[in-house]
Amino acid sequence: MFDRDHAPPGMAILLGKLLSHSLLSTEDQAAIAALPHETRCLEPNDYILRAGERSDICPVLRSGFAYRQRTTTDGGREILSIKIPGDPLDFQSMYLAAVDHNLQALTAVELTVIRMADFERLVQARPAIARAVIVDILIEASIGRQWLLNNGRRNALARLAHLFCELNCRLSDSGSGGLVRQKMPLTQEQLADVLGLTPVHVNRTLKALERSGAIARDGRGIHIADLGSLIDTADFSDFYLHREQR
Amino acid sequence: MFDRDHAPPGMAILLGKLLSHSLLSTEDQAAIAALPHETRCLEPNDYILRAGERSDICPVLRSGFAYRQRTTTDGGREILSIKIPGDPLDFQSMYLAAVDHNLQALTAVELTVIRMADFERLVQARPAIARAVIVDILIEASIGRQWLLNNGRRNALARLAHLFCELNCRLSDSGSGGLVRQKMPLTQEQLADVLGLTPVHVNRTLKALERSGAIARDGRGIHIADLGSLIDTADFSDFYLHREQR
DNA sequence: CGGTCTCTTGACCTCTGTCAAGTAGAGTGG
DNA sequence: CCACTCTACTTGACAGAGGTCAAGAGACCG
Repeated sequence: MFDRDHAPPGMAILLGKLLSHSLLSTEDQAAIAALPHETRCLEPNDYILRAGERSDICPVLRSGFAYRQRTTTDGGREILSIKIPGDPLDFQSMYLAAVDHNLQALTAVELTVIRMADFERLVQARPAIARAVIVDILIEASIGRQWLLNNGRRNALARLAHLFCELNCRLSDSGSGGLVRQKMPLTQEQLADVLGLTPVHVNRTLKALERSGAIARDGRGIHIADLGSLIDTADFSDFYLHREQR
Repeated sequence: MFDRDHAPPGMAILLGKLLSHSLLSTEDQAAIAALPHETRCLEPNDYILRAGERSDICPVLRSGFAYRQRTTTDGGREILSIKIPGDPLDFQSMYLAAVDHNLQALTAVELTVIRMADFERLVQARPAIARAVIVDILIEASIGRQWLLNNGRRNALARLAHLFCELNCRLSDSGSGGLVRQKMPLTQEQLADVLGLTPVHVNRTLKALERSGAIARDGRGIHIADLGSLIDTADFSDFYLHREQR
């Protein structure tokens, strides 16, 4: 089932992600690799999951970026999580009746989609896989707490720098080279929705970071120019990403 | 093992919390009730868990309030979660090597403390209990996402109102009558640290809420006077608390 | 090459932060 | 019951980070 040649085959990407924080036996790994699944392609801003729905699939991000989002009644939008290639997108629906947020494609994406019932059977039969799922959930929650700290207690410059540092770490760990090579996938409006700012102020702050030499820009592309400087202005530490977890 | 008469005996409080969102068989319930445990009393601001530590206990809040907290290098503090009586305080250490935040008593508290090894044995033997643990983790994460939305996209007045609504819901569900009866347990400084504001501005905003009739104050005590008005100014909906979960 | 979506920029405004001094509860000891 | 003390709460004047509005420029796309 090699649906695209430019993405890892089948379940390899999910396996890689789980192995990055959890130990799985050869049998566990084989069981995951053998899961029936299909590939689905979506356009930017297509919905993967809507708040209030029930879901019976377990989507994994094979390529591209996605985000979780909630809105206020008067139209404010807050991005609650950014998902990068390899990330499982919804273990929650295995345990809760209703989805409590919206999940959308940020860029064009390829999803690997497993039937939740199939995955649930695996989790029930294999404790190590169940454990890996929980670790994944807990790490995402830890990242959420860090965003709460950033948006509550840091100014716009530090928030922006912190987000760049975090994405750089996570992308590096996932083997895609980080933001020194790669360009930031978010538009300024999306950055604003992550950071609780307005697009105008993100624009101003981006210019300040550029002037300081921390980032460089090429047209609409943003990438990291001086990681050390960025880490300093962000007061960044990677402890909350739990990277040392076996 | 009835250590205090003014709190529910033994494990009843944890059991009540888990049953509020999960189904457990009579045997599962008995197994939880039979867990060896002890009671520990702490003073306000005592640490229950420190960032960076490992923990081998599973504390449950029997009475009083507690909070999770992270700080920035330059001294900013953000409260990441508020725990009310009945809440389990740390399932995370069962799955992750290091604690990623500080956990402190907000008021004087009584903790029921279980050895993590004992609890882990239970979770491994009883799938329904394992499931209840995950549901608990997921609901806390959903609350965290709502705080992210509030602090990012609502002004001080709505944030404060929203927090009151949330605590009122959660306290009502836990059977303690909600904030119409009970007084808000947080000081203005602590409210500020939850909401990403300063104590001075919390004070101003509290006065505005009082003028509008939504809350009433008696000395240092705050309680809800007009829940409907509070819900309106907060744009509050309880969907994110997953109360309908069996 | 026209259309559309992002990004830029400037002027102005306001919400929230800062500083600093004073007041009032709540607890403690006499 | 009254000092005394420690917090927590209040209040006002002022400052500044970030929001709002609006117009124009630049990218990317078919």
